[in-house]
Amino acid sequence: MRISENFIGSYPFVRIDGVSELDIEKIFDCGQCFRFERVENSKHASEFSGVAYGRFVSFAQDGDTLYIYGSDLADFEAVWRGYLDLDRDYREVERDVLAHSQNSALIAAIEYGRGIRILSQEPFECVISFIISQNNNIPRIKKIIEALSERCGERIELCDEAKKHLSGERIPYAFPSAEALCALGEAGLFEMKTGFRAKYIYDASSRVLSGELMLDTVRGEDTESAIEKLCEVKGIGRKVASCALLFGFGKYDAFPIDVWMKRVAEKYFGDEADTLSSRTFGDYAGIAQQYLFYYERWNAV
DNA sequence: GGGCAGGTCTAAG
DNA sequence: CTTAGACCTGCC
Repeated sequence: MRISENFIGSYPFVRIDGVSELDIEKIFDCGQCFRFERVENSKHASEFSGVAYGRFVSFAQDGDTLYIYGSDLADFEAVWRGYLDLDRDYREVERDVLAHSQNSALIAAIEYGRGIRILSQEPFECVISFIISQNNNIPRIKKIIEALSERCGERIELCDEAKKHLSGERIPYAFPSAEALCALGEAGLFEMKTGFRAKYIYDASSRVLSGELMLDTVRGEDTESAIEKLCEVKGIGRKVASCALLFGFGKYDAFPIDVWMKRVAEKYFGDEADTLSSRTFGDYAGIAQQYLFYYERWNAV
């Protein structure tokens, strides 16, 4: 990777040449993250912009060159390098997973999904987002998260150059803090069309706010006890906990089992989904899950 | 219009 | 301990 910092006027962007196993279409299309949208009229082959870590950012890609608009070098090192998991060798991840299972569907899924990376998202946002995801579809999940952010997240000011990378006209807002979501109250959250999840979001937010649930402590625990800790929250079960841990806490062995994974288990492994896990796929079981999910969801009939 | 969407809770057996 | 139903809402 060759990294350089550039400016359009005072608007910064970072250019990275020689990225491998990185495809932003797959990364933002595989259902791990809900706050990025394709930028139409981009001058690049593909471009996605959105909000993470309180910043508005746009990722664009032409072949093995990646552009990060709205980021200077310091921001890249502090946030985006980790966010995109750039220091992990995904060829090595593939080898590790395949060392545990040579299942033919897994091999096909890895081939099909190559370029997917697990984004390192903000823990609290992840917890709330995947609570919202339950018994729900992606367009509405996105809509609810956007509405919550607009309602009580911090507004992000954009210069004219940054506005060129917006996907719509909407002004971006940071994801709300636990305090802000709590302040809405259960009734306020319900008004935001969260439905029966309102009480779950409220419970999670108030536990975080009160310190009863300390997310940075959860990060330090092993995956199984972290799952148990998160499951104390009303409305968080193993699936939501595993997603949050995989996408927000760097727990790559967390293996979310959803309806798709149940189908995968039956179709290709002739097995029950809950026997598929880190024992089957190793320390990167969660990434294997993501390949399989993406494969089944978008490719398989 | 009922069914469905990357689940979880609750109440019954 | 296991398992149906119910659950908000929006889009087909």
